[in-house]
Amino acid sequence: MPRFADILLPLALPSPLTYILPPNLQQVAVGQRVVVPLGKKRIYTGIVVSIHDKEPEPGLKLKAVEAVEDEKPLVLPQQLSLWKWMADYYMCTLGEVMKAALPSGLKLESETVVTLSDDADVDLLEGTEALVARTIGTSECSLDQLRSKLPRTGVLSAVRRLLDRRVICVREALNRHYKPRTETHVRLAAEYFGEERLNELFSTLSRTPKQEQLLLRYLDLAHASAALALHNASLLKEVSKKALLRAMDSSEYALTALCSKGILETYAYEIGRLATPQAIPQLAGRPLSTAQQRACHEIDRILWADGPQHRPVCLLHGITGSGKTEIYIQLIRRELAAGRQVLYMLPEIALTTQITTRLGRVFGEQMGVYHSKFPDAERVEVWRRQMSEKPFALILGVRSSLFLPYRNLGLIIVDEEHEASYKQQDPAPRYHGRDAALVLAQKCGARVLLGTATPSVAVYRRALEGKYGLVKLEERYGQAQLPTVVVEDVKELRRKKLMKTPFSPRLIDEMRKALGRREQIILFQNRRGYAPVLTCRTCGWSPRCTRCDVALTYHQRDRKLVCHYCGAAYDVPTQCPNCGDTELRDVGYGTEKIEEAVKQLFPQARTSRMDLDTTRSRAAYENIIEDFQQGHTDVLIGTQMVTKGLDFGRVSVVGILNADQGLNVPDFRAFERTYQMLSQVAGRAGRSEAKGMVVLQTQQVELPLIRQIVETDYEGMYADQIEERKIFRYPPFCRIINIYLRHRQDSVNIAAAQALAQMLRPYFGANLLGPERPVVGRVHLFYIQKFLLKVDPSLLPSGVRRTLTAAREALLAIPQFRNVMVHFDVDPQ
DNA sequence: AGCACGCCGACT
DNA sequence: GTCGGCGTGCTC
Repeated sequence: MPRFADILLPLALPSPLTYILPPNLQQVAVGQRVVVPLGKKRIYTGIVVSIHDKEPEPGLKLKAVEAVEDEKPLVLPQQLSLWKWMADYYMCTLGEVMKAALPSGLKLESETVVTLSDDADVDLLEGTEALVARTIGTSECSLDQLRSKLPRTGVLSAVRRLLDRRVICVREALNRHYKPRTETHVRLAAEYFGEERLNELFSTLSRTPKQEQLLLRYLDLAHASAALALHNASLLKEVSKKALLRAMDSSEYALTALCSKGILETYAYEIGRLATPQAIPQLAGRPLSTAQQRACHEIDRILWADGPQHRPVCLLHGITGSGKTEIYIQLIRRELAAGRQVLYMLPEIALTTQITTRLGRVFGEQMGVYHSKFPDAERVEVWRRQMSEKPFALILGVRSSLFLPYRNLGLIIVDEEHEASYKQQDPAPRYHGRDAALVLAQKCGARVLLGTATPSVAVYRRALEGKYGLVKLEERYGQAQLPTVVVEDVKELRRKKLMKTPFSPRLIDEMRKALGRREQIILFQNRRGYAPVLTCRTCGWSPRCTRCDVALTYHQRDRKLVCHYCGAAYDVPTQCPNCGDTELRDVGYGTEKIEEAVKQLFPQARTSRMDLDTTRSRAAYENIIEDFQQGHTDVLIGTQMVTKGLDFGRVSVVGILNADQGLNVPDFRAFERTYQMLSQVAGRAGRSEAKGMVVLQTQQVELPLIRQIVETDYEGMYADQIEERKIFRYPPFCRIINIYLRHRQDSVNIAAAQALAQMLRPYFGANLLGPERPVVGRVHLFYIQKFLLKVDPSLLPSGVRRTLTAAREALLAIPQFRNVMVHFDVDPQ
């Protein structure tokens, strides 16, 4: 009876491909990795997603599975289930999810490798052919390597000619680039194992004291006496060459001599790449405050106890500096003690050495760290370790760590739940780390703790509705107090000509005092978005869309104000409708300019800048943080980056230079974002005994949001926002799906967008906004058109997705539109 | 995503 | 004449 296997490949194919399962491979299980051919010559490793007897469509020539790659499955059933949910919900292919889920070291593809024939005479060759042959040399070489080593044309044709003349051979081979890391170890040659043999040996070594000493030292390190006593060579401990030589404090010569005599031998011993932190119990944390204990207890009751309060998901709403991490540590401890695994998720930017060191001290070797910036080989090792008998009980990781295999997941902590960076932008799958974590937890029967000082409106609503448990922590830990926030009216100061720098006199004064006390300062300049936004110089008014209640973006090219949500275009007003001033201009202070201004005012201050430009590499980012923490920097100037949960003890002044800037972006979440960002940055001040000071500069003192930030009035902000979103029908009162079309020709793209609009309009009516050209209208030579779809909660999500995919298919079936690329972004951030 | 197949410019 | 450019379509 023929059996088939559906194999998932890490490609954007519409579905897994069916292969014949040859008789000798009938034992394979779902989740296992197999080697399959694809197309004319390629070879891939794919994942078995089902095994069945269904005859394929007639006329389809099936290929056979070539081999099984690992002994045991690499992927667990609940992982496949999560992948399927993700592909379905975020409207992408399963292959795209697989691509994101597996570290590349586990996704093997073939590459063409060339070798010289045995009888090849390289000396007879000339020109490029000779060059190619010499580059290949004695071992094999992949075609890609060859091309990169010889950056000149004609390499491929030379290869072809050499192949015709049988000078070289080619074959397809899987690129097993992952190599386990090894260390040179030393052991006693087998024939000398035994007390008598050793005694004989030592008698011959009496005249070479160095060698004698070295051998003694080796036997000591290997615990040889115990092994000898039991006549069991396998009891010998591993001894690394490095450790042996270090113990001897001598040169390698004696070792080389012993090895050449065949007494000792060296061999490659496989070691892991993963750093194992040492648990330091005495440094493992501060005692919990009463408030923290109470919060812990409440979370415990909500997540684990039976009863009316029980919820599988809980929101921990704790103000900045309230010590959420200590609560997490407490909960993790309990989960680990109960024998369950914990995933602690953080936004990429917040996963710093600061937090890994802190948790490493507590959990030591039970903890694994998973970061997309780590080398791929390390990620492969973490994955393998999680599938082994002794997996990490705690994973500290970024968004992608939810793809790791968990056999026994009990709790997921999503820290800084409100962070928009939890949403993957490009490429597919465009998934939200927090939302996917909620689904993963459901599949594993695990609990979820969402933690933040500034919950996202969507999550807070679910908590208020009783769908999630809600625990509050409203006081700072220890002696620390919330900082005093002083609002500076930039509008007024400008009028009085007191704003000669980007800093108000009060801020300059506070900075001077802080520098005098050798305290630190953070200056926050938010520079979101590229397109300049128009603002009235006098009153701070910005033009907004009448239908969408979002700020309009000024388009220099066509001199129009455009709403990026509905596509409406407005003429630029010649004067401010609010105060009549004729000067409308964009506000233009970047972090660099700010740093310059600081240096002019305080030439002696040591400044440092933290933004995308200065933190390209992970090391640069860590260095800036480290320098600031060590007190090598007095003033840190940065963008959003400085808001991400960093814990600096000596910061006494925080300056928010332009609180309004974030409000003028074309986004219905602008107020929510600004509240979150400013509260977080304000929270960096006064984290130890000394009370901190925040100077908040704004042009809109009268804005309720400003008062809400000053008073830490999250509820007030939430109430305002939820009211507005209800009126304008934005999430959480609907779901949003963005639709993007891309094509090389603008006219074709626009026509395709019109056609798609015609297909979808009957279903969605006015809830389909667009098409319009987005801010960045052309990327990589492709023109872009965009729709925004407001999905009414009464609609069945699966039905909506089916309608959308059907419309895409219908569009691509029209000959002139078959090359238009259409993708969906579900729940865009 | 590759990689083949297929149709047009710039070299011997 | 051919070598090679990249547009388009398929991969069980």
